[in-house]
Amino acid sequence: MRIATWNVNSLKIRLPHVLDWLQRHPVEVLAVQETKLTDDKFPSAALAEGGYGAAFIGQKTYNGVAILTPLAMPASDVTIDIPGFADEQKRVIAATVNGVRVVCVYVPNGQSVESEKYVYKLAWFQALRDWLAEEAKAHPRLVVLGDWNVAPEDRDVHDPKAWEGQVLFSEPEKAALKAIEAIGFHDAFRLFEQPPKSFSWWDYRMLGFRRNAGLRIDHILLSDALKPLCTACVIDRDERKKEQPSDHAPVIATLTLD
DNA sequence: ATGGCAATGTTTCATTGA
Repeated sequence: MRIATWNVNSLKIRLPHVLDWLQRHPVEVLAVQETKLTDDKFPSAALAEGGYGAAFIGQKTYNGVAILTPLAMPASDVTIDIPGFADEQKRVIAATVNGVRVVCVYVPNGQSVESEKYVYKLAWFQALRDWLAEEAKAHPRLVVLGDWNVAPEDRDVHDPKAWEGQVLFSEPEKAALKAIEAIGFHDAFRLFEQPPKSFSWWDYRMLGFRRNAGLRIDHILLSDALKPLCTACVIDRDERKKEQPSDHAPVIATLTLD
């Protein structure tokens, strides 16, 4: 079973990329962030023509998440949002696929460490942690994946000195991600040897991709039970080379289920 | 220290992202 995450930065603009990518990477789960679409505009028919069904929740302009699965492997028990956490912003969708509980997250960006949005980000993280602690008990086979908007370690940042204390790399954000891992989750990417300077996002500006001036902020977290079943995890940086790309690249984990 | 790039919405620029 292959499980992927991709912040597409507008599913309207990126729909051709997504359809093309799914043809070349026929994963069983694609968790999508930043669809930026209200539900009435979600391209269900086009995805179905490409062989994929979707569970989704969106809003105008910002946020919006979806879980895509092959039509033959439909998502069940779909839930949205973090239970008990009042939030207008559509950032979480969960579903069961092939016996695996999948939680797709679009963690708030935070804007800057001085911002109100940073306060919201940390509160959001706390609510996510509390909820996932319960979910992990209910669903041993649990994967939480998406755009986490946090680079966990120095090696996940092209210039850790320059990014020190900045949003996406501040200590409270790293601690918030660690607190979730402490429930019993494992960064699939770091289960394997990886090329140095592996990133999943590059700024559109300043030739970010060409200079490989990026961050690794898109993560696939596997529960204790799924960790030993994971055989690979890669970032598809080729996708970022294409015409009119998302600023994020897909991340793909392979699991060997019984 | 600053700006640069992309997407969206109602535009002819403001906001947000990361």
